[in-house]
Formats: sequence, structure tokens, C-alpha cells
Amino acid sequence: MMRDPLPSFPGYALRRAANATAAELAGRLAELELRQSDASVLILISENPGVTASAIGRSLDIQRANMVPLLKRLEDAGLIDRVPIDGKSRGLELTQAGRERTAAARALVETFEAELIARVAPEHRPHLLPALEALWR
Amino acid sequence: MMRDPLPSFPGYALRRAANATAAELAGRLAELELRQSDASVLILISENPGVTASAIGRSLDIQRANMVPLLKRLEDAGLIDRVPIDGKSRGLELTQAGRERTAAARALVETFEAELIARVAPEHRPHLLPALEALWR
DNA sequence: TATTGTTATACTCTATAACTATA
DNA sequence: TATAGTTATAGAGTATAACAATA
Repeated sequence: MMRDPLPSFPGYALRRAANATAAELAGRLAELELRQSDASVLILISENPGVTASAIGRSLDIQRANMVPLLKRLEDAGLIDRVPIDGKSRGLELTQAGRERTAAARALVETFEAELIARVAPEHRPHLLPALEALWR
Repeated sequence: MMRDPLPSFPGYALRRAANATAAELAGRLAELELRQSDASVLILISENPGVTASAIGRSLDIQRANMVPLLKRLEDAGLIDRVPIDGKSRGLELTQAGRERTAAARALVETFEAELIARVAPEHRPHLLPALEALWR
């Protein structure tokens, strides 16, 4: 192989780990014909019926402009409805098909997350989430 | 705000933390007119003079095809030379400007990584890298 | 046969600017 | 004035297929 000092950098390992796990999750969600962002949006709508696209975007750090094609896909797939709140806002709600797909996605994600945690040695496990949150929030 | 179960998932926190830190590092490297992948490639070349593009790609998980425009940029910027090894391979080496830029990038990255570690509470610090490596390798 | 370097292409994600309409 | 939704666009990262030349 070769000399490679990069893996000893936490920031580098963070990106590699995120890329590897994201690719794996994406592959599994593809069987539900969902992207990761789709699944996140669906889960947030299911927890917050009537929420607006802007609020979802703020929570997930997705730009308003980038919510447009995402929601259009979910609507075209018959997974969400958009019901007028007032003249400028629309509340997002799951259709029956959306509730079913969301339940499947949520089960898939929870299985995946449990597998991720299982890969980490027990003595490191309780430290992972707090360490990540310190880097993110 | 809203109900949001996602941050309690390590995989989700991993992606958010990686995105946040990657954006921050990208902003700093932009002052050196380098992308993260540029900096990684330059550091690997500096540690392994004469390495091939294919070997760098394997190490960084960058497809051969995607190495082409990356290396072309570095060559156009006068940071690397490509010297023939045999009829089909070329060894990558840093120019004098490349060595200087790489030293600056490396100092910047090391400062950044030290800052990242400092954000994590001391009791979590020693667990971060081992946990990430378990998720990646 | 396997590998290196390359071209071409396409998709996803992300970011910005600008516009309309409404609160 | 600030916010919601939208359009258009561009940059960056990534993935695949295919090809020529060489090991």
C-alpha cells in the first residue's frame, strides 16, 4: 500500500464513515424507492402533520429551493398531500400510501442504526452520539 | 420547533456532523484555492512521491475516472508534475509550489482537526476515532 | 488478462440569486 | 419587512460504460 496519515485525523475518519454508511443506507432505501432525504422528510411529516416545507427544510438543513423537487417527487409518488394553511403556506400530510411507506422506511432505518451501533465496540458506544453532537450542534 | 426523532440516530448525527465539518474545512481550504480532495491528494503525494493516480484513487476511494479532472487542475495550477514510469503509468510528484501549498494545507488541516477534537468533551475524545473506524473499515 | 489512463455522460446534492405573493 | 414557495442555474461529488495502450 502506501503511507497515509489521513485516517488518523478524526475529521477525515468522520467523512469516510459518513460516506460509507450513507451509501449503505441509500442502497437499502432504494428498495423502498426512497432517498435518504425522502425518508427524513417523510418521518418528520409523520411526527408533525401539517408542517410546512420551510420548517422541514430548516430542521434538516435543506434549502427552501431544494425542497421543491423533493416534495414534488413525494407528491407525484402519492406519498404526501399539500393542504392550504393560508394564502402562502401549505401544510404537508402523509397519504395512506405515505404512512405505509414511512412505517417501512422507519423500520428499515431503525434496523440499520442498530446494526451501526453493533459494529462499535461496547466501550465506545455510549460516547459516539455525544461526540458527534458536539461536532455538529 | 418540531418533533424530530432523527438526531437520536447515530447514523443521522454522523452525516450531519460530517456535513457541518466538511463545509467548515472547505471554507478554510478555499483560502488556499484547494478543495478537500485536492488537499488529500497533495498530502498523499507528498508522503509517497512517484505514486500513481490509480493508487491515490484506491486509497481515497476516488474512481479512476474522477481522478482525471482533479489531477488536471493540480497540474494546471503548477502544483504537481507527472513523470513517466513506464509506457502506461506516470508517477505523481510535487513541484516546489506544490510542496509549499501542501505544507500550508497540512498546517491548516492539523489546526482544524485539533479544533474539532477540542469541541468534544474530554471523556468522549479517546472514543471518537475508534468508533468512526469501526463504522468505516 | 488485468491494469492505467482517459473520454463522455449522467445523476445527486448543494448553493445562490431572483421573483411572486402573502403574513 | 419578513416569510413561503418557486424558478433557474451552477458547482461539486460521484457513478458507469467504454476505449486504447501497456503490463
